[in-house]
Amino acid sequence: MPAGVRTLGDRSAFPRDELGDAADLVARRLLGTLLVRSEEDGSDTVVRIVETEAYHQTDPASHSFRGRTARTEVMFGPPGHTYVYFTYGMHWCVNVSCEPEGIGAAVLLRAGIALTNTALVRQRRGERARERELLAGPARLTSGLGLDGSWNGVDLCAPAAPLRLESDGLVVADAGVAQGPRVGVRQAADVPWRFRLADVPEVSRYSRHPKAPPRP
DNA sequence: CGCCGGATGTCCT
DNA sequence: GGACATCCGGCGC
Repeated sequence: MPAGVRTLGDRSAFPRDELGDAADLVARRLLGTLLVRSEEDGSDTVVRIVETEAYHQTDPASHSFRGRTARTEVMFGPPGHTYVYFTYGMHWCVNVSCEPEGIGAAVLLRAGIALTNTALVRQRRGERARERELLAGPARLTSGLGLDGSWNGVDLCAPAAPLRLESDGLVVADAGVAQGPRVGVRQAADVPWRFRLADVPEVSRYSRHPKAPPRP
């Protein structure tokens, strides 16, 4: 198992300027960083991000592709804010806005590993959930952290935010990163904008959209 | 492990 | 009316 991935060092706020770049760069950069939720009892639920996907404004698979709407407003705002959307009638997914203000782009957080409050995460996900799948998938991640639409627009770089990005100094080398096509998208199905930690089993399994065109 | 169908709200054509 | 950045349980191998 990759050293350090399941342990936790001293935490500090994640710098906003590292989120202002192109979405694929930010998606790569967010691997190994921490998503922290302040719980009502004062504790922190800390999750190591192990899988991400980039969505650019000129990307037909992106919600921002058809322009600025009420739903996608946060994607066009300043970097480092949550874009939380509802899908398939029952699931929430959380993104981190990136690229400069005025450009609609974000990184979908697809999977993580809980480093603290694991019992609480398991309780939210259901006791039947398998260990490897606790936060392996974008809707499982929000479910385990108790996130929904009310968390849209949160500034993840504000030190006192109830949901925030942090770093504990873990450095993910390029050799430890696997890159490939995104999961379940019909448009731009072969663009390699999904990033994950290689050799970490707690990620979603790749599935191609059933109606995506055949691979070139 | 893989494939399949159902659940179920919002957005876009 | 159809698609959708999904998950789960059931069934077959």
